[in-house]
Amino acid sequence: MEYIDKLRNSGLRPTKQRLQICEVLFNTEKTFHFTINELKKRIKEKTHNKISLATVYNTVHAFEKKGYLKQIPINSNQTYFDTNITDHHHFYDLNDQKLIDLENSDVGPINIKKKIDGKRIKSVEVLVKLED
Amino acid sequence: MEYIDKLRNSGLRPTKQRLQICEVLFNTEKTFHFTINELKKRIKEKTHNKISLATVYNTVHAFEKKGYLKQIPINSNQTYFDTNITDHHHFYDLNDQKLIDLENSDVGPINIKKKIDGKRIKSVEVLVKLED
DNA sequence: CACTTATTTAGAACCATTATAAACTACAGT
DNA sequence: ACTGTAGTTTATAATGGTTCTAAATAAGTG
Ligand SMILES: [Mn+2]
Ligand SMILES: [Mn+2]
Ligand SMILES: [Zn+2]
Ligand SMILES: [Zn+2]
Repeated sequence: MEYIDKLRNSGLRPTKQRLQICEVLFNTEKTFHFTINELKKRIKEKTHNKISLATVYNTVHAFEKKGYLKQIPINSNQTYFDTNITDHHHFYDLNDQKLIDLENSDVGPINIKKKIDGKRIKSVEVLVKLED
Repeated sequence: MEYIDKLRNSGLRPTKQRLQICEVLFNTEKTFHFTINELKKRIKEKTHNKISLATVYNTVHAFEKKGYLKQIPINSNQTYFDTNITDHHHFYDLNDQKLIDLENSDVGPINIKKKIDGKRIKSVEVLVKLED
């Protein structure tokens, strides 16, 4: 019910597939980071239901456009998404290839002194690479 | 001569191809950001000599491993490299898809308060996204 | 129910990157 | 200078994540 409204209010039809993806993405205690393939696996595990790869891509991109998901800038052959859409930062563990959230309070204020004419700042993201 | 020593000291044989790539990458006033395909184009323009795509990839990865190039973490279908290997940060212009350097002094000190057991910080990189 | 439009889907296409393996080259040892 | 070996280059194929296509299905509207 909750997700039906969320989708309707976003101009997205509340299909069976989208509702199942909402359950996996948003019906959790903690936020998390994922790739498309990891999400596809989670969907199958949690819902015992196969959603086509194209639909997973379509839905994730639709949710990203609506602001329900964020992409994480990182060097990887796969795109990483985040269900934590608050302003925050990341550790990236180079050995385990795992992302860990860094709250704004863990980083302190960042004051960008340089200005570019005619452009405004949309986001400021910090990536802290870790190794053993 | 300069580059021959640089390569020899790194355990890389100073081949014709590697020396030409060194000229394009390092014999410039300013540092710059590039993708593999942009670099391949620059090589052909500057040296009037075709180097195979595989060699461009091989060489860029060899130079990255030796610390002569850095990869820039960014969400793009292509990998971006940087000839500026100092610690620094980036603006990313979402409209023009262009990278602009942000010196450390433009950002101020970043104090990461959170610690992860058994891991140490290898790098701290800030990405500031810009829009019109 | 009838109709329109959105969505899902399997599969193909795309394209950056990596792997392969044969030809070539640098270079150390003789 | 010749030889042998390991390193390098190269064209080309393979890989794999992502996007595209177009036909089938489902949702919303009256
Ligand atoms: Mn996207
Ligand atoms: Mn690399
Ligand atoms: Zn996060
Ligand atoms: Zn830079």
